[in-house]
Amino acid sequence: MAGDKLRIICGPTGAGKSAVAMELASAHNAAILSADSRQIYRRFDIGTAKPTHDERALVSHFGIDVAEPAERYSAARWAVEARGWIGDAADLGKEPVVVGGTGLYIKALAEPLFSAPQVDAARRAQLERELEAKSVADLRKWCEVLDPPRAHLGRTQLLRAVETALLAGERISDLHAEHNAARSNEASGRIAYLVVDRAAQLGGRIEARVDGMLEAGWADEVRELIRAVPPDAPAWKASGYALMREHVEGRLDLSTARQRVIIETRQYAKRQRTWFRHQLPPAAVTLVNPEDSQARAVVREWWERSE
RNA sequence: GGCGCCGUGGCCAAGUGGUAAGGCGGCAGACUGCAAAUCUGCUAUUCGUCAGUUCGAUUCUGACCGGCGCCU
Repeated sequence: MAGDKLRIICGPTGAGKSAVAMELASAHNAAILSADSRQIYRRFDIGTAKPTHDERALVSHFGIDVAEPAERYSAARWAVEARGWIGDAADLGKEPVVVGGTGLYIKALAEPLFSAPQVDAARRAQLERELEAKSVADLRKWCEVLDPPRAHLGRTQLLRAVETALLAGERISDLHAEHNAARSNEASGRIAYLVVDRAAQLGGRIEARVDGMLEAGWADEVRELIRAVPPDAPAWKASGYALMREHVEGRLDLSTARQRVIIETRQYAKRQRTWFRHQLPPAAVTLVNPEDSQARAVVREWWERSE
């Protein structure tokens, strides 16, 4: 195996990443390492578009079904485990290809996160409980004094900045700066990204994808999950599941649910495109549109270039 | 045919005689341990059409067009 470069295939949902990856993996005896924050969870199968049993029999997959639906997962944990899976793939004599749409996970693997200060778990849980009731506006005000550079971000980030400042007495923005300075002379460019996208065709593909899930028995899966998984489990955050729950529980008719799931998925895909457009090092990115007649050649060239 | 109600951006929808709330959708963006998450910005020179009253109308009057309801 090549060893030097790590290949990462990413892009918005519905672009056809896995088809590209499957073809590549079977042609080059590679293993697929899923970078997908929802396929992590067991039992949430249909709505997260996990690879089929046939696909998994054909190509080894890592990173799927590795957590219980109620577990809180994280980019940091994924990055650690992903390094393990890369080793596992090597043990099988296979090259790893990372494939997925969770930008932050990919980034955590490519550019390791700063090491977070250890804080007392009990104090943290206590603080979290207090902060939970606060509005975004309030959290923002706090953050403005505790860690100003982070104050423009969303609730999740605000919470973390405030917690770190209060519990560890450090600003995340400072920690980032130190971390970046420390690894500035590290060799970069060991990663080759293939961003799979198909612009205008994405909307139609997402619609078909949702219809496929519905036909595959998504509603039944959700009915079963409602029985077995607590309603606040993180796994429920996968797009469409909350809507499907409303439908299964009789609060939303099927056609409205379908329509809204499609919209939700489209909005997610849009956020992903923004991420991949701006958060990856441009020099390391190759863009393909599978719709394009040159697509095959581009993909092959991308693979060979990173050998 | 008569009577009544209604006609505001892609959709839903508030509103006032003084120059158009909000929501949805859409677009753009942010993003370093919950990321299929979370958050930010933008998105009607214009209120069915025409005419009238008025300093000024989307808001008042009339006609017409369109929709809905009821009656004959």
